[in-house]
Amino acid sequence: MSSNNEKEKSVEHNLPLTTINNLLSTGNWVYEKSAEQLKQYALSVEQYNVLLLLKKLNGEPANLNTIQNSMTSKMSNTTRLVEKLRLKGLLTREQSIENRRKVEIKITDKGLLLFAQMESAQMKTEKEIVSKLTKRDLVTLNKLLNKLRS
Amino acid sequence: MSSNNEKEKSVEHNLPLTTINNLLSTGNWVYEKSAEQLKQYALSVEQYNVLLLLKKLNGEPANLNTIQNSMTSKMSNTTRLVEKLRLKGLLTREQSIENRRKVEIKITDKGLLLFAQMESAQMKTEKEIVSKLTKRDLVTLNKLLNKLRS
DNA sequence: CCACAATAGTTGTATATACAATTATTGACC
DNA sequence: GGTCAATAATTGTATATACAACTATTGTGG
Repeated sequence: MSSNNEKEKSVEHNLPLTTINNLLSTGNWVYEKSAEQLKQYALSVEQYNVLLLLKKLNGEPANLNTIQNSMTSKMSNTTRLVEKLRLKGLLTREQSIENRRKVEIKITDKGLLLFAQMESAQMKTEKEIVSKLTKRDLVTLNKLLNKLRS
Repeated sequence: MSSNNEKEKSVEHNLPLTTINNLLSTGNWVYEKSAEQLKQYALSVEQYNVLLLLKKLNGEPANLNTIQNSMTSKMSNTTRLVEKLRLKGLLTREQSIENRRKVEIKITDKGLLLFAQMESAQMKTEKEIVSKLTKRDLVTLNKLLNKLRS
């Protein structure tokens, strides 16, 4: 009949809040693990994701809008993000001929080379991050996360 | 068997990476929902969490270190976070008498009042965020998230 | 064809954050 | 007791981000 026990119990029983906090800190935890791994290549998580998208396009150019839609950050920041990658020589940015409001962004050979160098370490880190869960767990987790946001 | 392979290939089937991206975007999604709700009270998610911790302490003071440990942000930012809340009159900050390196941070009546005003809207938002999941889903989700970071 | 709305992206500004260096105080130990 | 390490918090700086205002270009209805 201790008030301490009651307090702890009532806190633990707020399932929505517990889940929200858990999602926030897990997201943060994953972000930090990823950021840590990318640090040695002087890339932020956001920069990495832009490059990954461009690489997936296989030489086809993307415009800013496409990049922005594949990310969480705002358009204004995507402009600056891309500019930073351009200064590093990892991508090119040209005004589109058909529609001069658009820009065409392509990954460079240097960008592709960087990816090739990162690949194995990157995959190792990805596996490590989820290493505590079984394949079955991962499938369940993804289902639940998708259901949450559906 | 071969058709299964084709199916797996057509969808992105890198389970670790898929899960990582899913965790990142879900964390972001939850953060934005929370931020949106708190905006009307001119509080950031981080500021809200500081106040919540202080309220839980029930008048007992916390020092910066305690607050920092309960959060993801760095010490240097916690200093400025607390200062902003102090300027709003939501908490007080005094040098500790026993150990003058420490500061004692307490929620004010104004802070408690704000919490009282926010409470029902806050709980409603929390429930809404997880509304797509059943109680059973939530329990499973929390277990998996805890296991991931264990 | 002209006015004006829509699209695509950029820039300004205030705020937020990370990281490192710094201040102030206390603890420890020879 | 004096030196030095450890603790607690703050400040400086560079970078990141959100939000709003802005430029440039293209599309469209009268």
